[in-house]
Amino acid sequence: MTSPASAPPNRPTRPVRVRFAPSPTGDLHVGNIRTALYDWAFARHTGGTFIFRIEDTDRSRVTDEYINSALETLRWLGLDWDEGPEVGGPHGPYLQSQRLPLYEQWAQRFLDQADAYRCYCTSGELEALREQQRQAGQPPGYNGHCRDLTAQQQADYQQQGRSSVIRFRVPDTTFTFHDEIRGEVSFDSTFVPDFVLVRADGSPLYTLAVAVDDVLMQVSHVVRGEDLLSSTPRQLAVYAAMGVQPQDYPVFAHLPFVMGEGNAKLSKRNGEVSIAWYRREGFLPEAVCNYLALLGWSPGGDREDFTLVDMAAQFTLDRVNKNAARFDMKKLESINGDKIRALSVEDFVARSLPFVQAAGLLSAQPTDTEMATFTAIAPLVQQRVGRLTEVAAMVGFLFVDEAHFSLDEESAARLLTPETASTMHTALTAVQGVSQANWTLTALEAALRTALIEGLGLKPKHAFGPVRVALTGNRISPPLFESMELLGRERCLRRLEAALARAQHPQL
RNA sequence: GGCCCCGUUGUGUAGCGGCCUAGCACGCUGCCCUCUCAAGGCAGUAGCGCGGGUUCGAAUCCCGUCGGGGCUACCA
Repeated sequence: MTSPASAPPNRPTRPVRVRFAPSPTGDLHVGNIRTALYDWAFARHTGGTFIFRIEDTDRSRVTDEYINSALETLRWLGLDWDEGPEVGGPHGPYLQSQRLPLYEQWAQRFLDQADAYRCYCTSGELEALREQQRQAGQPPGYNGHCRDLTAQQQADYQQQGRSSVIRFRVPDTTFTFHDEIRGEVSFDSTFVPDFVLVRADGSPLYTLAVAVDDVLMQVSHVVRGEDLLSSTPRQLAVYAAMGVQPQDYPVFAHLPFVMGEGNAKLSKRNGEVSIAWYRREGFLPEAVCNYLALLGWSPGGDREDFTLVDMAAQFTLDRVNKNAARFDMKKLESINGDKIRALSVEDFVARSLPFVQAAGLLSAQPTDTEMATFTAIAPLVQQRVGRLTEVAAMVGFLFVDEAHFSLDEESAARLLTPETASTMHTALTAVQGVSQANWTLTALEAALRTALIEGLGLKPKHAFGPVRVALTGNRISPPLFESMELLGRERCLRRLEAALARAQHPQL
């Protein structure tokens, strides 16, 4: 591990504390997770603290179910947090909905300091204002109508029954900050209108809660999505009002977007967004992490295959890309296949078993025989799948009982025809000639080669194709002779007989 | 509209003034291997958005332009 290269220059070093602070209004999606991954990697690389905070100030949109799902998703990926829900920490609670008194307190202080004021404008009035500004080509935003109301005016508004929000009084300056990824960024206050801190119902808004919590939790680095870039000046203004010295502000780093195909936003339609979906679809967490790590960051050079530990060792913010990245399912699948192949057989069996069970091929408590069969076929399918969900289809022929064994119609129609009937007949006879005692893949291969290739003069491809369909039900399957050995003599003979009948009378 | 951000093959990236007739990976195409499918091996395909500068020299620096995106909420 190198020195904390990402510590900003001219800034006294302080403990690195990074937070991942999603607002779970749905299942965590690809963009969220990549942010979490980078936050985590940055914390681990610097030996800092990774804080997990839930931004649930908008209680109409955030549910407990989504919060739990977020925790589960991070756990699944292997991103452990040092402070946050379930593990606690010195600056808790870590759910903003449980920190309301803190926000109230600060809002009141801002009011007292005249850094904020009560605004009595109605939403209708504000909408009209925006419309007017837009038509006049003016910068949109609150015009400061209630900025300097007298006590009498306030009383009058209250008399009228108007409710009020608490609005921040943005000072007239230029907000400049150093973004670790983008460099110097600045916004003139002309374009940072007075913003709302507290709703009419007294609940805090993101603008208040995020700044208060980052200060109170002593967050040193805010690494978050680019969509929040233009809200940064508001956070800076609040820090100042809180009495924080500029050198103590968190360092910002805004991550580029993750987009779907073309320039569309990532959505259900193109590229699935919910991480829960990837889990269900048979993606390995290490593949998801590896792929997402590459989507906007690179360790430099040509290396692409790494673990979370490798990533933590090499991750620095200065190597994060500025431009938005498109999500590529094909690449993810390729990496997933690599990760699957890299698994030990035992691990592969353990991870794919649930998918085989979900397909109804094995029960919740498979017998020893079933497990032995599955374990034996496992290494053969392991190198043939890109997703764990594909395993079931490849091993199904071994676990389905004879009454339910069926052929893939397209394969049968192509390979079990009157033209191949003689091949089937010869194959059946050859297999019948292999005794139970001699039932091994080498004996089977020898018998079939002798009969079909030497005997009938067929090319291997044409010789074994029909046999494969007869036994596995499909043109695509694990290697034939290994499959036969595992299937067993009885079932092989029965399936061969059935296939022969089918070849002779396709219309049946 | 205004403000802000971004711009290397189809996609993700390497590159941080000469090592670039632009490397790697995925994808795609072909070939090899081969009992199918994968895996593996080999080869091919396609890119510095555009225009000006600066420089002996620019993918790399500057300006402009075009294009894309974000924000512009009592969402985050």
